[in-house]
Amino acid sequence: MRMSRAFIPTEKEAPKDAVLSSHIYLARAGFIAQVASGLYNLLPLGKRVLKKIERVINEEMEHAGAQEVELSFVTPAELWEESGRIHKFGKELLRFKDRKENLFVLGPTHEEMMVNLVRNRVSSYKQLPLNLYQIKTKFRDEARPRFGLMRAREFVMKDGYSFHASTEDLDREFDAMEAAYKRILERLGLDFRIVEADSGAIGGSGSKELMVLAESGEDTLAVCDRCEYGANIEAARRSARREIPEAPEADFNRFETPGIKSIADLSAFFHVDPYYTLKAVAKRALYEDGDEIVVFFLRGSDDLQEVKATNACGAMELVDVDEAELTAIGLVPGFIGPLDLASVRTVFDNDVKGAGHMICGANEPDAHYVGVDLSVLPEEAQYAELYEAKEGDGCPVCNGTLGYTKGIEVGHIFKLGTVYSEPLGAEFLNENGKAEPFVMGTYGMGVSRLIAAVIEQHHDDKGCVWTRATAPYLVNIMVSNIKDEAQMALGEALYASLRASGVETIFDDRKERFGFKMKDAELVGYPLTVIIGKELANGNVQLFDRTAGEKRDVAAEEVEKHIMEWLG
RNA sequence: CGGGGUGUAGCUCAGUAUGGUUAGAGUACUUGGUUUGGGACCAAGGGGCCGAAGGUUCGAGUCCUUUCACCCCGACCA
Repeated sequence: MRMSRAFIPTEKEAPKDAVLSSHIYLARAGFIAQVASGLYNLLPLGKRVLKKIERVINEEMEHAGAQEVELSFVTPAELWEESGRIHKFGKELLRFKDRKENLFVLGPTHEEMMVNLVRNRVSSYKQLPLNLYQIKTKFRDEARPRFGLMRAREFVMKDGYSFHASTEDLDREFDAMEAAYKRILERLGLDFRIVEADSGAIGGSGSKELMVLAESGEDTLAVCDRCEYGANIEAARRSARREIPEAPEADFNRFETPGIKSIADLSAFFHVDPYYTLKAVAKRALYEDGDEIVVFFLRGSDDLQEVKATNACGAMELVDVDEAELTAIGLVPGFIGPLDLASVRTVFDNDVKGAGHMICGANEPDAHYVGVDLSVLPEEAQYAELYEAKEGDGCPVCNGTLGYTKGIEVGHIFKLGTVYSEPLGAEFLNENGKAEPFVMGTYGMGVSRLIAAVIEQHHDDKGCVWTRATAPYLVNIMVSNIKDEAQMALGEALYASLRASGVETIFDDRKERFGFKMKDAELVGYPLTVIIGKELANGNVQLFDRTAGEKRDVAAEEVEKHIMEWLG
């Protein structure tokens, strides 16, 4: 491409609403342009990057035996009624009616559509397994789109779905997909981590997220400093405590504790490690039909992980409650304990099962019990994992230590089982001629988000630094002064030659000054820029490596050889 | 959805507390000239329904009401 003819509108100033580096540079360098909240146009450079990422995905999917399809973007609302998700998805689903008043939604993900495609077309175990995927625009009417391509309403996603006759076969495919996803991210040149994750509202198990490590990531990850273990904070586990604080010696007793409401105050009041205090966290659990207040109990040294808590009580979501609401049902805020508790649903963290020497609220104002043995709790008490793993906790798989890091979720794979095939009645006949629902897996990857993730991880104060697999053009031939005939002649010759060799090349033949073109080259982030300038008088040109940020002189007649070596 | 903020030239922003010539700057763009290795300089230009609607006033970018859009914090996010 000749830059004099290219549509690459670079800007000196960032759009005022851009906060993230990737958003700023992608906008300034002319890759994207905002249209409305969460909606972006991809300009020629952006489209090229997208296609390069898509190509890597397609190659790896082909290699893994998956087949590409393309399902319609507009999907009939009836399918969403059938699966029940039209209610669960809520306002994120953009709905509209056609001229015949039929209701449709813009696809935010395509489980229903894919199941619908396969059911009744695949009817025998002999036709399984099957792995179908697409790379397609999705639309989710996000409550708050932000960060440019990172959280847009309209975005491009690769979504794949596999169909199996058994969970064993699903497990095999899941591992194969994990390996394929790993290869894709490696090829794109990203530093990432595969972590355990919550499977979310969609249901299922064996959930893993692919996280590109970046400070600006929206997800917090707990990762081990010794082994491969990593998990989204929502699902992170820890080993048993290495050191148990010395237990306080006290017989069961009731104490007046005026105004002592927080764990910190309680711990100070009794000179006891918070480990031996019982924390009560009350939330209102919202279900599909109705809601209730639930009290979660865990050690004072732990914090409640809301996603775990939500799953533990089977709620759609948990919301905060105020003191008046608690008082109204007979709870005493600040002094809630498990003994003689008013009739309210409770869930206990596994770690307090049978715990002794505990201090907990007495369910009356200004009083606590000490020396409580929680093995007195009734048999039917509900226990679940409620704690949030903290930095410094022990790794659950080795004896390393967990630390926090931030990640950008670019992929999510999980085992669906029959959660869609069953309600949608998608069945096949097994070897015994008996009908069974398909066992399914789903594999998503945010393609447009990956564009942003690459830059979030690869940029400097001058602009984008594309990896080789993602760069819109690999080589930029920059002629410093287009009025210099020798410079221009070499530029033209080199451009023609590289193009003939199939190298993705852009030719900066604009009537601009050296500094202007260099700033542009750095902002856009071409991996290699060939500078044909004043050094040509001495028989030299320069190769500017964007990643290293260094220029080196090479003989003009050998420049192509050097470029080919650089390309590898 | 709760709280806060901003809408003036393609872009980044002054001007709005206290209403008053013809609405400004930088940048970008056009033309001419000088420059030519780190976003050049000089000169001359083009470009605005001051987000929209209504109102107050002799007079509104500025005051009042309504509304729309966009952004930030939070909630939410297969």
